Amino acid sequence: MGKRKGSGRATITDVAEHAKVGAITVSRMLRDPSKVSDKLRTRIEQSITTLNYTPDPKARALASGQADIIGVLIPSISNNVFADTLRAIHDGIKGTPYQVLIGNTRYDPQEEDRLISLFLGHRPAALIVAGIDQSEKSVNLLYEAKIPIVQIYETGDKPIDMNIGLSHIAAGQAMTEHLLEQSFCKIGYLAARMDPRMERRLESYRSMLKPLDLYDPRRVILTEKASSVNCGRTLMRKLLDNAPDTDAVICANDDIALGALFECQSQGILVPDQIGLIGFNDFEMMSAAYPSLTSVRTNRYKIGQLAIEAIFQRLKGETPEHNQIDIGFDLIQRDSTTRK
Amino acid sequence: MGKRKGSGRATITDVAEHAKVGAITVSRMLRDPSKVSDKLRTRIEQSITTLNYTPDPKARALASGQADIIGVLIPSISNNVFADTLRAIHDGIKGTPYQVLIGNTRYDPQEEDRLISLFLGHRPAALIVAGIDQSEKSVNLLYEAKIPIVQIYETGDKPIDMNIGLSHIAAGQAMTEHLLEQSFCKIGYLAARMDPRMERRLESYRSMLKPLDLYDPRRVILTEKASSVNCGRTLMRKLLDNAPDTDAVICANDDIALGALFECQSQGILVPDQIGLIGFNDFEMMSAAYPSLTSVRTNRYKIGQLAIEAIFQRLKGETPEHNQIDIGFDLIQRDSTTRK
DNA sequence: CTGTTAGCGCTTTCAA
DNA sequence: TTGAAAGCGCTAACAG
Repeated sequence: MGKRKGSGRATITDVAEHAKVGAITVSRMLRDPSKVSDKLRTRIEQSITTLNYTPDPKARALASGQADIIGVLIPSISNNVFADTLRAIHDGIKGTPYQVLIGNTRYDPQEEDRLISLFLGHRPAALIVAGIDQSEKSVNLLYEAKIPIVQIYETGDKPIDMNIGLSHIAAGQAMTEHLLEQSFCKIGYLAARMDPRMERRLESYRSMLKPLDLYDPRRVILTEKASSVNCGRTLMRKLLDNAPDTDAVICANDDIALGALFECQSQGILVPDQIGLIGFNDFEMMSAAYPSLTSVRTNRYKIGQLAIEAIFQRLKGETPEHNQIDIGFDLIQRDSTTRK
Repeated sequence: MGKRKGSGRATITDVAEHAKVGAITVSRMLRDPSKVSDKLRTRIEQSITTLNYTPDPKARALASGQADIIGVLIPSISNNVFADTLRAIHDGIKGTPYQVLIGNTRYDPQEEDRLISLFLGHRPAALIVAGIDQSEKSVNLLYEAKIPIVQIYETGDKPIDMNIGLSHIAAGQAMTEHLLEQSFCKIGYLAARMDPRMERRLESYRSMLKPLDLYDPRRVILTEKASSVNCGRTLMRKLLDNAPDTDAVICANDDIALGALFECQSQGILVPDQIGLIGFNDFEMMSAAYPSLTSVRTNRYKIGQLAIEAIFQRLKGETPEHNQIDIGFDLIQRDSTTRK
């Protein structure tokens, strides 16, 4: 017979014995104090503090079949876009028994597959995944898991379960349209390592300019490198070399836009008089820059917030009104695209 | 009698029955395939794939008493300082069975206490906490947990267990010294919501300037608001109102330094000719800015990396050579403090 | 409102 | 090398 050592810490049974009640009564009190009489409740509370008892979440999860873990799969941890959403998710679960388990797919579809099956092994209460481009294999696994799944950042045709984001195709159009409206017409595009959402914005730009005969491949500068402000400077320099007559630039994100601005400053090029600049995401710094930088505001915090809300609704057994939410975006016009 | 439904997914027993072996044999194979004969191994492997079995980590953790969770407590998720460390930690555990559980203390000592006891309830394999200012209650809990604990970002006198970081007192001195060496003498200080490390850098600045009779409280502008680039602009504006003769500014971090630069640009103040600027952390954008911004490079990724390495050593039963590592810092001089 | 019993899925111990 | 039994800490189910 297998005598085991145990963790050394107080267990629910220890508390029960100390308080001279059944273990289940302690369990009940922990989850819903109103289900236990006042007398026992105070006795149990005392035993808990004297024994310094803390419940073991994994034992609870195993017994109840309900894990208190919400998995989140994102392509990057240090990118502010995802960090803002993570913050919202953490804010949303504050005060609940849930814990967030973060997986970093590093923009790698294979790693995404691996993490999805790894995470499902934890039997999480729900899963949040970035984007809508999961592999067929993963999509099947997610279906079968029969837990709330939220795909975020981008809206798509067929959500696995729920979907909260925005149309990056529409965003790409809005950016291009804005520049055209401001009478820019030699419009370039700078982008670093692409994720599917960036690709779709770029595609929008192309398909808007081509019919107008304004598309010029010389003005599109791409790199495989990770996005950064320095990268923005380099890309801008290349663009100015390639096509010095460019009069406006769409940047795949705000870091690149900031770098582009610095490059213009260092070359004595006036923004917006000589070159208009627009970024994407509207990080806080965009409004502080001088000149202030136009960008497309994407409410990344709200995406996380709505995702958690939807999950909690489903966890409570309710069905959210919509299984897909397009939170839209706002093009915030600032000095960098406003010609006097 | 209590018939339970179960999770619906394949269990180790299902696999065992399917392969006509004992459950423990499956368990052994999963953890160390060499302990099982080739014949049974292939049979079990087949059963696993046909049943689509994935082990349940919490059942394993419960039975073995060893959790595969590493807890990380940081004050903010969206701040790049912490995000870089998180990335290192995630990189470090890649390929291991460990999972990272992140707790967001929101710069709140009470929340830190709450999360420490909550996390210890999970019986994590190890815990990483930011800073060295945990409450006495928490310090005791961490001691008693008898797991590897790493305090990061700052070096202190008495590590609870292990400690990896740098001296922010020394960093504050280095920043002040640098400006003095560059013949700045009317040196201001801008800081947003303070954490203990910022406070210590500020204290260093004060205690260096006072004996030289260069300290002027008019030049110290603080705010309770969260740090941001816009905040940097506001603080800089106030400083210029308060003490227009200021000739250099230490910024509590890089965001504020960037904001200060933009404010100078908007007021037509030349950096570094009229005002020198130095930041802290050396985010990537500092080198891209125009003029490039001097900053103190703190290797936040390395902190996370070393923390995870130390933890794995301890988990393997080894004792790391040092229980405290000062990774130091580098003051990177750039144009913003280099007078021609 | 409270307790008894069985069992969640896995691993340890002991035995073959 | 393999397996049977026991139990990790908790809770669902069924009683009282």
